Amino acid sequence: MSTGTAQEPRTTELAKAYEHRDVEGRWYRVWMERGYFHGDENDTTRPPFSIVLPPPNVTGSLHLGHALTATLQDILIRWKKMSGFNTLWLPGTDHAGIATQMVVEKELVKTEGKSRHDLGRPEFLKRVWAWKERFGSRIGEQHQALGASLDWERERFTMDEGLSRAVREVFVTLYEQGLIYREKTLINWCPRCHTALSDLEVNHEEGHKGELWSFAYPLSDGSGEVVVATTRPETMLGDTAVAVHPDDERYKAIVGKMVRHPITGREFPVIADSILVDPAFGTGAVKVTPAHDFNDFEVGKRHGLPAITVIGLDGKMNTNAGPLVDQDRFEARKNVKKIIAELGLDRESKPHVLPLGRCQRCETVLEPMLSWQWFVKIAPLAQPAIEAVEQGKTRFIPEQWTNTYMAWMRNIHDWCISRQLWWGHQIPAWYCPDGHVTVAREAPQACSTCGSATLRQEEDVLDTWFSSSLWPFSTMGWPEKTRTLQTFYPTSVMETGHDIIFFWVARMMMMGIHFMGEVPFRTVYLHPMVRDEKGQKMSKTKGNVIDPLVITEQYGADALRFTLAALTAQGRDIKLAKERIEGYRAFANKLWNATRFTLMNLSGFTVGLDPHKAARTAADRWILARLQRAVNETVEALDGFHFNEAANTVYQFVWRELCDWYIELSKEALYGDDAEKKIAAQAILVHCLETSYRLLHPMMPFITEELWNTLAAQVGGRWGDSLMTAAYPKPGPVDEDAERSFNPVIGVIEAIRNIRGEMNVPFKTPLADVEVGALEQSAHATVAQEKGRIERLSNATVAIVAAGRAPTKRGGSAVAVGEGFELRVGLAGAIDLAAESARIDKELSKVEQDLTGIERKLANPSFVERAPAEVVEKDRARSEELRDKRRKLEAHRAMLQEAEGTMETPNPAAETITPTAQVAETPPPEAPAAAPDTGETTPPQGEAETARQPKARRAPAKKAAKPARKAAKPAKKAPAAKKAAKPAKKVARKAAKPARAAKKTATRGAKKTAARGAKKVAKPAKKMARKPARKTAAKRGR
RNA sequence: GGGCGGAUAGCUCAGCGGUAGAGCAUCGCCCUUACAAGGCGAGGGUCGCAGGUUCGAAACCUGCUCCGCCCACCA
Repeated sequence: MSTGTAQEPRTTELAKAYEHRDVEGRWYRVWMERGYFHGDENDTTRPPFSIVLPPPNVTGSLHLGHALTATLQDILIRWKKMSGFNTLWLPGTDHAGIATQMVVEKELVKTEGKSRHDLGRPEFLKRVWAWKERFGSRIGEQHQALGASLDWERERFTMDEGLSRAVREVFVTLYEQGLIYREKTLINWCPRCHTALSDLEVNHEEGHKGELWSFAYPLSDGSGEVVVATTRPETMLGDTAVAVHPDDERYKAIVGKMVRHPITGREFPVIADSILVDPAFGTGAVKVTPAHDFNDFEVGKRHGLPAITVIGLDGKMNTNAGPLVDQDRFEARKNVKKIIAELGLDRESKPHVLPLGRCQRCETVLEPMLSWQWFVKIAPLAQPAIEAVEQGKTRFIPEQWTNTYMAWMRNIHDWCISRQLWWGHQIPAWYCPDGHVTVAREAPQACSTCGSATLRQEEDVLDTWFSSSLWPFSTMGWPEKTRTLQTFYPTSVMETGHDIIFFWVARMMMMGIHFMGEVPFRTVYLHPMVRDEKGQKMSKTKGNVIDPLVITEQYGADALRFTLAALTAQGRDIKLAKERIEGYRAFANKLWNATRFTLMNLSGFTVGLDPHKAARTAADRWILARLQRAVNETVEALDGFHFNEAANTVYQFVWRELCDWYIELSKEALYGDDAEKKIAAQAILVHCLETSYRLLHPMMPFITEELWNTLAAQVGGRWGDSLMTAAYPKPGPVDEDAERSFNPVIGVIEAIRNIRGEMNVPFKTPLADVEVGALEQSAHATVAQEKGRIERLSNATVAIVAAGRAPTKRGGSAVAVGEGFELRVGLAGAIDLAAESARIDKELSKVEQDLTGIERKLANPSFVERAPAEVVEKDRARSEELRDKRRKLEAHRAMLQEAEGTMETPNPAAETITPTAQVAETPPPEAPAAAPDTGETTPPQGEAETARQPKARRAPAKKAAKPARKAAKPAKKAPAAKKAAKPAKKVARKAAKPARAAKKTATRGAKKTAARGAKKVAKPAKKMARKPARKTAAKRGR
């Protein structure tokens, strides 16, 4: 963290590399001091946009899942704020009942060797509060390090006074409405945590390998026995019936008879129950233990059977278990089997796979336990919550979660809300000595039934999720009718992990609708889980938790945030690898250096110049168009919660287009004498950067704020107080013509670079003889205009032939045929005919391949008939283009073959090739090596042969080896039906460089533009078709 | 037992009817005065398997195989 005091940012020259430690940390305080984080409940001019932060456990510390939550929400909040919304992002923490209590208990044992019982409830609670005070602030610090623009003035805690009041209000109201009741019934009990749990807190272990053990109950009348099976033998001590199916002929005779318990001696009946018993399973007879099995409990109710509890709350057998009293339930299991075996009543044992309920927190096998508990009657609350989603009042993103939510809501059981813990909201119910219950908002003076003044408050506390379920409105001051509620409820977005859709989201829906009469949020965006590199969920128990602060310190908060955003695609979990973060840290550095470059080239900068009006060159107009497209796509992506697309769009623009292309292109103007072009380039650079900062700010708040201010100061003016309050770039029409018309320039530069690479001519060696031709009128004009830039970026001297004319044919040249141009690079003596031959061949085979596919399609009458006209038209044009390209390439190849032929027998015709004089004049660095080559032996026949020629040419051996290696491949592929048609040789050489290069750079604009001719017509159509749909969908929800 | 995801380049993942993409890794060439946390170029894919729909399928449908997750009171 920096100690800087940056009220005013530095305006000195930027450091050579971006150091996040020097920048982050300064800005957060500035933002906070200026009150930017505050949501204004009295603002009626701007539309509200609110999010409540899912409250982390107060004693916990943030992991990467939290960092993701904070990042995505901050992106939304900052974006909306910049887009003119009155934003509120409300922070807080959760008391996390059982989790916190256990942490403190453990600590207590460790440090003082005491249990909570040793301290007593009041003292223990004091300790928990102290713990909370000590560690609670950690969460805040972590969020601040991440740059989260949370409104700290409104920070809440689920057990603070206001929220506790809300909890009591809700409890009492629901009680009064008959929606909360107390009942002695079977619940899931954790013998270790010593508390009841809700259904959701039960983890079902799948496929637990258990045992199905059967034994016989002797009939009391001595007429025989009935064999039953169980996976939990110890529960037989609490059996109060044996059930059979009423239609089961085998047992008809014994229904109504009594059996005698072989251990306790109790007698109980054989009953008939068609719901419980599946005659096909096991023996068709079932032992019934109403006090320890959910099914049996129902049977007990149906048949009026007694429920005998044999296992105590601590998991040990109680006095009802006769001889097994005080034994642990698992020990008792063994002993019951032993005793029964000794009695000769055991019958069978076989392995049995069964689901096993375990405590979510401590993994202990749960015990169904009969006890008094408080419940929320859920059906009346669930129904409206179902309807709200059906009616689209709240929608889920990704949509698939709607089903999950619905399925759960429709099968929901009553919610057990009482917990036998100390840490939490103590249930506002009081008992008088007569056992009457008084439920009240504040401690009552007397029993509401009998008036007794002797009252004892219910000791149980509420499930921690009870208070969380009120979070969207309790944090805004409910039950008071506050301005905050009025302005910011319902919240705009609930953004959280899908793991708590039931625990939290569903319950907030129910409570919000019930108490506010309105859904708590319009959109639920459920983000993926962050997993470790192995794909495992990060959890404290697994020990694979990564502290975001460690990452932040190492790579910077911006890098972490951007990485998380870039990886947040809908529908898949995030496996976070360090390399990814490193990559995006490099991106931050790139942005830094792009700014640094600009700052170094601002002399003569003209303040107030409109970049669009100033634009002088095709390159200028191109980058401005690309910028606008990036803006459009980013906004659209954010609008649809496609964080990865937003991140990637900006990344591609800044790095690939602005830095790799425009900055390089702009050097021509910046270093040149044309003042007009120079100030235009400066204005455009500044404009692109400034816009990029704004685009990027929600994702990378620190570095963008720093650079924005630095650049503003350097260009002689302030753009505003802070980037945080600047306006987000607005979508608008894209100058597609500007995008398109620049493509030949990019194509030409890439083609030259490609030839350099393939021919092994280093960049520093100038190419003196480059000709560009076959340009149509408009392309010709552009290329001519951009000649200087082309030359700079390819380090070549370029001649442009008249529009429509091909470059002159000349030997000793490499040739590239791109979309809309043809290029010849004279390599003088440096030409490696074998390499060039191979290169052309490779290209030709690619053309051939593409052509074959397209022609086959076009030859198919049903395609021509049934495919959309534009698709057919596109393919026709493409086909034409490919044929043209093939023609040109073949011509070039013929020439190469001729040249190679001449090598075999040097003849006068060789003069048409590079004159030797030229070789002498402009020898590329390695050219001399080529000279002795001439007149070698071995007459190559075709170019393939040539390629394989191992002759010791100047061309390194590997070059020759390459095609050979590739040639091996087709053998593998040949079987593939689709490709079988082509000559194997051609299949082998697939890569067509210019095509590839053009595709790559033609940059996304070109792709998306319905360009003339064969260019990307289809793709844009697809994209357009998809995106607007998404957009409207997104809008509907608001 | 129900349900939901996933399977695409060596790795991590986008794309989800119309010419297979990114980042990282790999290979080659460059310390070109913004950036070596860099630049330029290249290689690399029967888009899990089998059927089907379609003029056209990585994408849609059916089945299957493997992963992962959620829900579930069959003794």
